[in-house]
Amino acid sequence: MAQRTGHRAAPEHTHPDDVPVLTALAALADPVRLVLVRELAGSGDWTRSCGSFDVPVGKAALSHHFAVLRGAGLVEQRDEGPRRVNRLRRTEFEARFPGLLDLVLRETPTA
Amino acid sequence: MAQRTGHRAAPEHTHPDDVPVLTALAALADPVRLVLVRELAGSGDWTRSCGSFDVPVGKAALSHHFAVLRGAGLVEQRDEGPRRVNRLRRTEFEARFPGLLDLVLRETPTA
DNA sequence: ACGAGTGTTCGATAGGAAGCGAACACTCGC
DNA sequence: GCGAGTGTTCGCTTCCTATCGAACACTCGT
Repeated sequence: MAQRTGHRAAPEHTHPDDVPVLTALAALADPVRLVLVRELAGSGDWTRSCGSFDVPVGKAALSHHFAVLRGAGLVEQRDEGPRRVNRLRRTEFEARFPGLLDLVLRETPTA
Repeated sequence: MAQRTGHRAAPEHTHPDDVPVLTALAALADPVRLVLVRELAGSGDWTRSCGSFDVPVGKAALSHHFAVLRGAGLVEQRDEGPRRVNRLRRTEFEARFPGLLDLVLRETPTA
């Protein structure tokens, strides 16, 4: 067989083009997910595993949040060995919702 | 006395500049409020009273939604006789959250 | 000053979303 | 093939929000 790293249940992805505005807004309207998106934006693609984020929630909740982000077309995931690495779908999301991502990233978390 | 139309409890307004992103997103992440904002955008300033919107909710809920929109700096209200008329704070909100309003208005409700 | 019209507030209910802990699934190094 | 590391799923609790009906407040015409 080919070099398939992980024949685990592939994560379901939704392309930004198929995402209603309401879904996108709802996905971003959460403090934890906001942190995820921001940290993700500050890191290179596929460099961050799900567990590597500094958020005050357990694994279960974290997993759920990533599912929401996937469903909103904000994040793409790929299995790499035992861990699941992430990528922010910057350009695709920007094409679908111009300015929205910038808006969220332009904010200081301290505010 | 001056021509004061209404000495009712003046509605509390929040300027968009004082609104956190999260609040703005949360305010827009609701189907009913989305309709309100869109209909409001399609009408002239101060031409629509609260009760004049085609949404499937009662007066109580409606009142609450407008309170949320005010709190997010999206809507300005003024008492005009017995009714409370509204205005979408287009430019102010646009200045604070560039592109966000356009994003919401550019959508077909049918989608 | 009464009554119709319009909004807000109160109290209560129902639904959804976020959170946790525990159990399970998969990958990899030893 | 065991065990540590990593994520997902499940069941349950908790909290927040949307909603309603009813009561109240204000304005205006008659």
